[in-house]
Amino acid sequence: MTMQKHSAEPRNAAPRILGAARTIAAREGAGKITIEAVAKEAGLSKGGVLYNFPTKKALLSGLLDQMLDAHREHLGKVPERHPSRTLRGHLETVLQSQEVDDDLSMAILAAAASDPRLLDPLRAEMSGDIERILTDTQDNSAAMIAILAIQGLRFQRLLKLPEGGGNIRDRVIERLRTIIDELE
Amino acid sequence: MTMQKHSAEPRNAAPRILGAARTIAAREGAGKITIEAVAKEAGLSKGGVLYNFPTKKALLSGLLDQMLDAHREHLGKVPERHPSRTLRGHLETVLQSQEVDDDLSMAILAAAASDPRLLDPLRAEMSGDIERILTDTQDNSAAMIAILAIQGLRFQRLLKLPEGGGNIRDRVIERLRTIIDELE
DNA sequence: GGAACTTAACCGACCGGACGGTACAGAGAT
DNA sequence: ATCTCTGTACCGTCCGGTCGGTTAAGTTCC
Repeated sequence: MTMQKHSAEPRNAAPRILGAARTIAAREGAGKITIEAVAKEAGLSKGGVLYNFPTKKALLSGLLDQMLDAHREHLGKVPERHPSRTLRGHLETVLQSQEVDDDLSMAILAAAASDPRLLDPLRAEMSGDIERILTDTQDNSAAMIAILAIQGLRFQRLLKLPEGGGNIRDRVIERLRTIIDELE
Repeated sequence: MTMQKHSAEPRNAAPRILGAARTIAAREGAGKITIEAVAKEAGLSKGGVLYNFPTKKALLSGLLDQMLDAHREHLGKVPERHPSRTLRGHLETVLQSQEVDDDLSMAILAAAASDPRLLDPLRAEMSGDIERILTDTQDNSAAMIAILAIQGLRFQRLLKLPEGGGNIRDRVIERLRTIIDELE
C-alpha cells in the first residue's frame, strides 16, 4: 500500500502557497502577507514555506510571476484576428476573471509596498504589450487612453473606489469595447 | 520673535512630519514608512512624532487627509465656470503638481497596504466628485472613461509603469483635455 | 531483499532585529 | 508654575530568516 506521502498533497506545495498568499491579500490586505500567515493558510509550517521560497522577496516575486502567467494565458485566448487583440484582451481579462485580476493587482500592491523593484518584470511585460498595441493602431492616443482607462478600472475595483453607481460601469465597458473595435 | 525653541522649527511639527513620511514613501516605497524613519527624516525623535500622531494609523490617516486637502485646494483653483470643472481639475492636478499627486497616490498605497479602511475618507471624497461630474455632464460614460483614464495616469506614474514612449503621453493629455472640454 | 545511506520535503524552536507604543523626564515659553 | 512640546529609555510583539531535526521515499551495494 505504499502509503500516501505526508498528509494529503505531497508535491508541489508552491502553488498552494501562492494561492494562500493571494487569499490573504484579498481578504486582509496586501500588508498582511506574512510568511507565518501564508504558512498557516496553506496548511504547512513556516519552514515549509521557506523551503519552497527561500525568502519573502522570492515569494512575492513568485506571486507576481504566477499572476503574469495567468494573465498571459488569458490574453492568449482572445481571437488573434483582432488587430488590437492585446488591448481587447486586457479589457476582457479585467472583466471576465475578476478574481485573477484582483489578485494580480493585489500582488502589484504588495510588491510595490515592500520593494518597488519587484515590479520590473511587470514593467517589461507591459512595455511589450503597449508597444504592440500602439504599433497595431493608428490612433495611438485613443488606444493609450483606452489602456489607461482599463488600468483605472483595475485600481478602482481593487481599492473599492466608487464606481458612479447605477449601470454606469456597464455603459463604460460597452463604450470601451466600441472604442477598441473602432481602433481596428 | 522671542526665540526658537530647540533646534530650528519650534511649532507645528505635524506638517514636517507628514512631509517626511511622504518623502520616505516616494523614495523607498510605501512599506518603509515607519515611525522611527519618519522621525529621523523629520529631524526629531520618535517621541516627538508620537506626540503629534498618537498612533501610526493616525499618521497615515493624517497623511491622507493632508493629501486630500491639498487636492481640494488645487481643484478650487480651477475656474468655476467650467461645467465639469472638477473633472478638468482632476486632470490638471495630476499634470501640474506631480509631486503632490504622486504623494497622494503613495499615501493611498500605504494606507491600502496597512489598513484598507483608511481609504474611507478618500472614497467619500471621490464619491462626491464623481457624482458631481456625472450630473454635470450628459455623456456619463465618456466622463467616466475620462475619470478612469486620469486615475490610470496616476498609478502609471506612481508605479513607474511604461508610458508608451515618445510624445504619446502629451498627446494623450491633449486628447483628454479636448474630450473634457467637449463634455461641457 | 535488506541494511546503510542519500535525498527531498517539511517541521518547529529559536534568534536577532525592527517596530509600535508607553513612561517619564526635562527644556522653553508664558 | 504650568503647559506645550520633545527626548530617552524601555517593553512586548511580531516577523523574517536560520538551523537542527524528522519523516518518507528512493538508491546503492551486498
